[in-house]
Amino acid sequence: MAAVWHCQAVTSASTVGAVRQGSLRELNLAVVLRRIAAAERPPSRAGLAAGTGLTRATVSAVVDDLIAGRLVAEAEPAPRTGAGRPARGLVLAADGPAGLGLEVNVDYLAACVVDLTGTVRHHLVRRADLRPVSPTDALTRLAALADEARAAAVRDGLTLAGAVLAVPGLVDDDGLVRLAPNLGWRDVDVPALLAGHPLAEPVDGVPALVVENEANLAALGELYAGPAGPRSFLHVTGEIGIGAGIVLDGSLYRGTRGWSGEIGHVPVQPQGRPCRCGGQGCLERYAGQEAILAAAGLPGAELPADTAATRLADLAGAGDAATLSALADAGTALGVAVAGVVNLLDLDTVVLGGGYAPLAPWLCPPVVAEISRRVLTAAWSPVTVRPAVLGAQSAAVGGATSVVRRIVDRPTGWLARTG
Amino acid sequence: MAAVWHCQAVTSASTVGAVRQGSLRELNLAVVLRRIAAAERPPSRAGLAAGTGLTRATVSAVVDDLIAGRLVAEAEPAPRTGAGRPARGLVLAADGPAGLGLEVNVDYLAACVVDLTGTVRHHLVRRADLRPVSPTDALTRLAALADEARAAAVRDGLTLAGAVLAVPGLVDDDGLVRLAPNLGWRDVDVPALLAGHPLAEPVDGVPALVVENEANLAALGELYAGPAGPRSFLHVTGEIGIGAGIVLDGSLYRGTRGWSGEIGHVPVQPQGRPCRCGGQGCLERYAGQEAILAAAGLPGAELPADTAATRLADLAGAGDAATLSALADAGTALGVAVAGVVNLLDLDTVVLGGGYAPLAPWLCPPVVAEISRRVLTAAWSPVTVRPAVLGAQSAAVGGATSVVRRIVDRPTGWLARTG
DNA sequence: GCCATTTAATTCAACCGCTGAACAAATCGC
DNA sequence: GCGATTTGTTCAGCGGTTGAATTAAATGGC
Repeated sequence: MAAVWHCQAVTSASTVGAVRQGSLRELNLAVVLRRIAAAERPPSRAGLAAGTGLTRATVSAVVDDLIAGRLVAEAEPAPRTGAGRPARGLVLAADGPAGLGLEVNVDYLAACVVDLTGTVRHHLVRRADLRPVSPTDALTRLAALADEARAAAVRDGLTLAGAVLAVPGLVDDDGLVRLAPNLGWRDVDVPALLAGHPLAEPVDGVPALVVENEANLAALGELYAGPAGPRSFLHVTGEIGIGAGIVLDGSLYRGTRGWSGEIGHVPVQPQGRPCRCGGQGCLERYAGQEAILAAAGLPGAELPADTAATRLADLAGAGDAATLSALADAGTALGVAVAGVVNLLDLDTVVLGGGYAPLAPWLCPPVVAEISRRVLTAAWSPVTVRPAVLGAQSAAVGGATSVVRRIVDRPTGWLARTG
Repeated sequence: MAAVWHCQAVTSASTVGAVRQGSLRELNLAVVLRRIAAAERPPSRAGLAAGTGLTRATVSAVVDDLIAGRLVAEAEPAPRTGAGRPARGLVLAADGPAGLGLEVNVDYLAACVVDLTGTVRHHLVRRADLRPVSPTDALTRLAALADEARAAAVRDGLTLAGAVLAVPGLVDDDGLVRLAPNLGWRDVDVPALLAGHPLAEPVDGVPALVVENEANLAALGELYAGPAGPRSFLHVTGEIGIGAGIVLDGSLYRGTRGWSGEIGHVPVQPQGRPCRCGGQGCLERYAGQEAILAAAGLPGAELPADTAATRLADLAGAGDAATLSALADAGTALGVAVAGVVNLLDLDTVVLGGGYAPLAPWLCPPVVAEISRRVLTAAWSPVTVRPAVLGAQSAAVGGATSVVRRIVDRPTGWLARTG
């Protein structure tokens, strides 16, 4: 009764398209590149051959293609192993393609550049309250910031291979922001408003800019920052609203329309406080930033999100009773909602991100308590609740990283471009 | 800003293993076979070539292999199209491999045989209250039923390619039933108890029997019974407990340990009725069979699940006030829980299965009402709530079908066996 | 210091499976 | 019956992997 078979036995396999002659090389380029990206230390061609099951001859040929395409480079400090000819270590190229991550949020604009190795090469942030600013003006400012980031990347010899814009709201497949409540946006057509800017011009038929929900990208950032391999977790970001990014078996689950992760309106008190969504007792009314601040006796409805979180963390650290009680209540409400998700999706990890990250020392215990109480399977395998490793603006980093991860997953597009 | 890129842009690609020389043929066998399986009417070799992008020559060679392996047959009534040489239609072979689906439930044992085309060729059901029966005895009776089904399959010229056992409980990867509360099972090692029976003997290193949760298999059955192509839905089965199977992008999501779908203990009333799980106000206490029966003023705690459901449907159809009120309340509770799931996963369909299916006329309206009230995105794209198309014992059918679907998805294993 | 040993990477003929075009087969319309 | 049309097969050609032989570059024992 092998477990090996089980995990794939019952699930329907993914639909792979037709495999033509050239697909062979295409697939092996991806296999080898992914392996180089996932390796702990720079692997040798021989090691890759042993690991993938391909011949050393094939690996050599594939690696030659990758080096010619500036995706891979040979590491100088060759790893010594003992006798024999020393291996030449292979690493992802740090001077090849890079991803541009952008973010529009309530109180800041951000742009960052991430190279193929996942290193954040540049990170620009402009603080400003964008609620009173029109979408057009906000995007104009964002475009200027993007130009700055692009210039910095070019100075480093990097080539931008794509851009992703993080928005705190519901985004359509064509880049239309349906609704971003905390930003005051409704039906904002980002590509149209950016018309004329290089960001909006497709390259080789591929859109240069992808617009995506902030919580999804933050979860992706967390996925990439963690260890390689398939993992499943829920990434909860607490700002003014509460969003969740869902990673299942190592890939982001976006939902049928990309609108997954709306956890803020899970009812935690069906007969409870009315919510602006029309429902009652929604999580947001108990664990949202405003609710926590109010319960802690702080005014700060106008506080920037991260300021509010640090303020609360300071107070809690100092032992302020009202704050501690507010955080305990918020944690319990969050725990009720998260326990439902864990029961439903059988996750082994919950990550607290965004404004929750600095508050994790006080939020984790009640969340864990609710999970232990409500999750039947927690008795057999514990659920880890931990703060996010990425700090603020993790969505921009996640978006930028997704661009380069896409190249690692399907290098052919990039290789075709540079001939 | 093409939508095409978007849907895969941000998600991490699936990990494909190394692609060796022979993998090309292996992959194309799967591509062509899947295409034949998914086609509305028997496709021709030329049509397959046009659809897959492969050459007619390649398709011919691949189809020859498939016919030699008894997976595909030529359909007699050649589909006429007009001028030109008539095409020879290709269909899945009805006399090749078949899957055996088994089910142990509270009040029946079931076994069914499904051939490659998805047709249920045999379906045996033994009604009996299995709660007082020991796991050993239950599995012995099941083995006898399986032998009967196998004999019937052999008489039809079918070859059983695998078996799946559906159990209403939590199953480990190695076939250990951790907990099946309504059956009274705890830590039942199914493979060990079946030792000696052909079911427990691995063939070619692949386990002959896979044990899986009933709700997951019912959802798979619903997936296979519906139209082809990736779909995402939640399949809720209401029996004594409430389980859910989650299908995302056309494949079953099993969770990190295969324990996904525990929706029965989502809190719908946090300060509400205590539950045997230790929590409070769980869905099961409001929309479970016992709760509905009690609210309708019926005694029948000992009623078999399907009997109870039909009884309730009869009463509701006759206009019994208590029953209508009980169903409305249960529907509302179910709607609260389901709305949370739809918000979280952005699903476009919810299927009511098991005991809920006959009650759908009365349950759907309150469920839809709660979804409209609580799902923000429902304004842009409606959520369909509908009863399951498969009737009772859908888990056994789903399990049996998963065996043959696996062959369609990866035909190489089967082809290697028959030389 | 020299040489056997060991491991890494490359080269090259052989081979597998897809490609594209030419060809044979079978039916319809006139 | 004959051309038009579409299906299916055959076959030389080719891209890409395979496996063995070869070269490259280090370590370690004497």
